[in-house]
Amino acid sequence: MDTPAPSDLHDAVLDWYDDHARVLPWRGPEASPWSVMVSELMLQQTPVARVVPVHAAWLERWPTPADLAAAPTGEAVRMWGRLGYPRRALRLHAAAVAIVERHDGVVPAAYEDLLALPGVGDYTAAAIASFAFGRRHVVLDTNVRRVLARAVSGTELPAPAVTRAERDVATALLPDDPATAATWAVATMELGALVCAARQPRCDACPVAEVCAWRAAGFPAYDGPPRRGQAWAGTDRQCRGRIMALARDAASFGLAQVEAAWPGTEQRERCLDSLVADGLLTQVTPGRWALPG
DNA sequence: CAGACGTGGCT
DNA sequence: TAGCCAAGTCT
Repeated sequence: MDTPAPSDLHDAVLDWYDDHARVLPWRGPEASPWSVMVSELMLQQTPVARVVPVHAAWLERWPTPADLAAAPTGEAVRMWGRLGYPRRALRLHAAAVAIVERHDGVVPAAYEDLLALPGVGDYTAAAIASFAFGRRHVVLDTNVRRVLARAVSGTELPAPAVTRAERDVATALLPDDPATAATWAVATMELGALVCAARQPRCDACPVAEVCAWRAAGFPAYDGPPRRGQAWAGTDRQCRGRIMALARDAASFGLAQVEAAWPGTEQRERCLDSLVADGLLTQVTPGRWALPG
């Protein structure tokens, strides 16, 4: 192993975070675990800037899991707005119901309990346990993966999927003290988001530039397996997005509107069916749909 | 494990 | 401008 001295890396990142952390609504001692949880679901594949206003409105309307659990799923989908991947709104609602049923309405602190909630995978469970409860967990998101790939492994980008070796590196670097580990987790994420960016890394402003393996190796370009982009134009996802926009913007909508929004009959019907099957829409009358009441 | 799943901003 | 990318999860 040719890893940098842990203490140097940790001190540099933690000191940098102390000075450069963004002030966000779900950070700080006043943020409730529910606020943290809501932010984490919203932040899955979605930029911070777009989450901030929706998160504020969401917490204002549903201050506790029980408040959300008591609301119709369609209202959650409408409040989700244009954050994307609206099934996350459904999952957050289902998670709120589960929290009421299984945890007396209190967001659980244990990783295993969190992982059992809808919409909460490995990353999100570790993030909530760490950020909301100060537990010690490896929080491996795309930012942390990129920071470790560069600083420790000397590669520009991590592999398409998390590898065993990658998790081992992250585990070895996790501070022993829970509170410090939790700060280390946010700090490495923040470094990846603000400095060690995917496209244009700001190495001139990086606190770990001196010990960065990627920099030491001369910034070799990514040479791993091809990272496939997601098709968009003409896909069911685009079609579903058009239909969901209709649903959000009115109490209900009819077939004529869907036809205007999407020309292809076969695909239009398939998407309508799948949205209903997903619980994102309900058919109120023949040829008329709405968000689920 | 590969593929589905929204949306919009930036280069 | 056409991609690429953003705090992933589920099947």
